[in-house]
Amino acid sequence: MPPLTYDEFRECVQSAVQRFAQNWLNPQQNDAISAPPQPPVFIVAGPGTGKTTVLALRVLRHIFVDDYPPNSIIATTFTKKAASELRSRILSWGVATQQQALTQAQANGDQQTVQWLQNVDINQVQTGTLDALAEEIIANDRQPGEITPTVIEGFMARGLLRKNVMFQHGRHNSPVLQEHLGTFNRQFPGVRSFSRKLKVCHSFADRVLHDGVDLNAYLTQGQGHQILADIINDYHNYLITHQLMDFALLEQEILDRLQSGRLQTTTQQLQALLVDEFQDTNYLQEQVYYRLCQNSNAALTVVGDDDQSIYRFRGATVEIFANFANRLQAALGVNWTPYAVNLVENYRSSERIVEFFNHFISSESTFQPARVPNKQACIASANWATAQNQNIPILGMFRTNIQNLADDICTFLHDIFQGSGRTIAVADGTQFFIQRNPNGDFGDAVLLAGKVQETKPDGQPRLPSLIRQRLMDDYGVDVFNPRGRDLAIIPEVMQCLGIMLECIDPNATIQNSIPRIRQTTINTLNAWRNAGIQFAQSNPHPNLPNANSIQQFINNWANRNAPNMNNWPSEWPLLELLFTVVAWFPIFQISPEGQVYLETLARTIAEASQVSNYRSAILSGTTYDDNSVKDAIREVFEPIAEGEVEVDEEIMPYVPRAVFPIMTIHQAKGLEFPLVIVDVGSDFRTNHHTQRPFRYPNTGADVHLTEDEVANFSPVGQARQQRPPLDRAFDDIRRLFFVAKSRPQRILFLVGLTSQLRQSSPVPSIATGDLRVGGRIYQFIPAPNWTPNSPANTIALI
DNA sequence: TGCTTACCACTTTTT
DNA sequence: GTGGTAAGCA
Repeated sequence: MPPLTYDEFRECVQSAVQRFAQNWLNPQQNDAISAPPQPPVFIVAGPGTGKTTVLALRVLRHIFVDDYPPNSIIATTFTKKAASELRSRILSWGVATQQQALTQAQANGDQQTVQWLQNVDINQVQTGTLDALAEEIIANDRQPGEITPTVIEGFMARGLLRKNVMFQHGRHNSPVLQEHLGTFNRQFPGVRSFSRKLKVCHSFADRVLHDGVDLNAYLTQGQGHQILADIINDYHNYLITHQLMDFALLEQEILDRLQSGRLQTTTQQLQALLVDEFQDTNYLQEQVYYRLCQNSNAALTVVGDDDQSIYRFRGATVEIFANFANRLQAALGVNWTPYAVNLVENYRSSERIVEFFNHFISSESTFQPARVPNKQACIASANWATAQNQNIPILGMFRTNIQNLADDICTFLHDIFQGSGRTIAVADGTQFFIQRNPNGDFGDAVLLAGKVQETKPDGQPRLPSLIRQRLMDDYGVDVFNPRGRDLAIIPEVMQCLGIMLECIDPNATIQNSIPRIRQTTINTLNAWRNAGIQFAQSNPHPNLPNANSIQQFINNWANRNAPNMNNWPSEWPLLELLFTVVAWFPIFQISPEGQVYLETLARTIAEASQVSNYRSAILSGTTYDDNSVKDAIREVFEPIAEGEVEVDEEIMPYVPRAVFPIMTIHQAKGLEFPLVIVDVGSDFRTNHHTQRPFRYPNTGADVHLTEDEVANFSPVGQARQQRPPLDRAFDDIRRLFFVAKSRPQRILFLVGLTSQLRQSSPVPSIATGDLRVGGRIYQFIPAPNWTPNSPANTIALI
């Protein structure tokens, strides 16, 4: 006897959760949740169709209707952000539902159900990215005497590959290897430089595991193949023998253990597995999921949207999603037909926006074979239409140069969020008035772009940089774009690191004794030192309660002299030094970007301490003093100086509403904003061939060539090769901008340069609406008073 | 319109 | 380092 019937469960949720009180789910959503645990449920969910809602409720259904203990349920998502979103919904709705059910059972005097409900701990549902869960599962699976490997991230992994693998047997300058890598890495700068070669080899190592490549077969193909395979094998062996794993190895380890019948603590209790963003699953992950089910008989639910598959570079294989039914049967050897559900009702966007992104994804005829068969278009929710929202047209702003574009975007934002609103006149005479929500602020808007770097390689500013300047200078508004600038050139970061360097190694004595450190790195370190010294000379106000001046602080460090202590400590953690120095920089506490930078510095030190001989501490009074400083410079300062450390803004639980966010389309996946500005080509001044890969390719990119390189040795190779590399290159751009264009709730605003709109030979660009054959799918209709450089807007209508 | 030549602008995206 | 675009000229 189940604790609740499905109908009772549904009534409880409706009574407990305000948003479901009046509107229960639409029939398709309801189907997806009411479907019994078997057969597996396959949910194809377009943008804004409530897939997180469905996933969260299906988890709760498993608990309350199927009587699965919460800790027997695993729900994985693709990003940490999505994981925390899913978790918070499961918890808040779950606890409320539990309370409601409890109240009812008590009123009915149903003691058995009361007791059952009291024992349910929703908090034990396991949610997270597959990698995060994998780490936990492995840690829990530890056998006596076994060491749990440490998971390392990008720059650390590349460092090990460089030091311990690439320099062996002259691989770093092997012409054979170079030539071989060049066959599938054609794009500039190819594989000429060593750092580039290193990146290519590292991503190939991931590729090998993600695609399940048979290296032994691959290496027989030629001399270059052999060297590359040796590198990959050596790299993986190095990690394994040193109890280290990168993400790919971690997933491989999970699969290996599942295949050998281990991980029984997990598989014995597992009853339900729910996978979000299944379209971005790679082959290795797919095998992990199927194995988990096979070893546990768990109920499987997968959710995704092939049109939003944008992680090919991570091995994502959309065919895994599209062919779910067949692949599942083949893998599990059962004759299941999954229960398929299509979610098409879009609750996010205005009718016009839904129409627009539907058109964008469905009007390219050569793209249709890449989609799930009979893919259904989204339909704007009827709720939206009755809510008296303005159906604002898609807006476009195109200018002859990026400075004007940035200026006019900022004026537009200012009018809406700081002024009294903005009237948009459309060619047919109608007018629309745009103003902020009653409590609206810049955080209601976002700029989405393929990349958010603020400067080009030659130092010229890109759109985000000009917007940052203009918003700050004219309107006093901060931008949140922590990934836009290299950590090594943020003034406060430079000053802070410079002071730290002067503390641990005054006058760069030790730094200069480090062998084989690159001259550019030394220059950067010295630039930091100068910045730090200058900052100290400006005699900034000390924020420390009992602090001396910063100058004195540096001097004390330089002499290893502690006025308030008897002795200078024999071991001073670098992390502690960082947090002391930071007190002179309010930006690291006040500004959201500053907080991210600080967190990134701290993380770099913490990670380095895992591999450093001195655990990122500065020793004093030992024969290893200098070595500990050397180690710190090599493991912490050098990677930052070389731009290898990437900021991770995940640590920001929320971005303050008064700042204007700029983010990559990848980061925006799963998010929604009232106003979304999409950069469809602020870089595309001319029809330059080197920009084609980002707007209108004429050949497959490196990632597509790499897929083909291993296709014959990978179980997913054939499936991908259904479409040639060029088709896949086009598909990727279309999907990326489909994601971007489906983010807004009310206003979609495309921005770019007039070169894309001009009469004669406009710069071709998928994002701007070009088709592979037959011109452009949108008409850009100028507003009545539009001139290329006027602050008025062109209006893009379908 | 056709030819020549100078000058670009590229090395994303993330667990 | 490349190789195509766009401008300039006839």
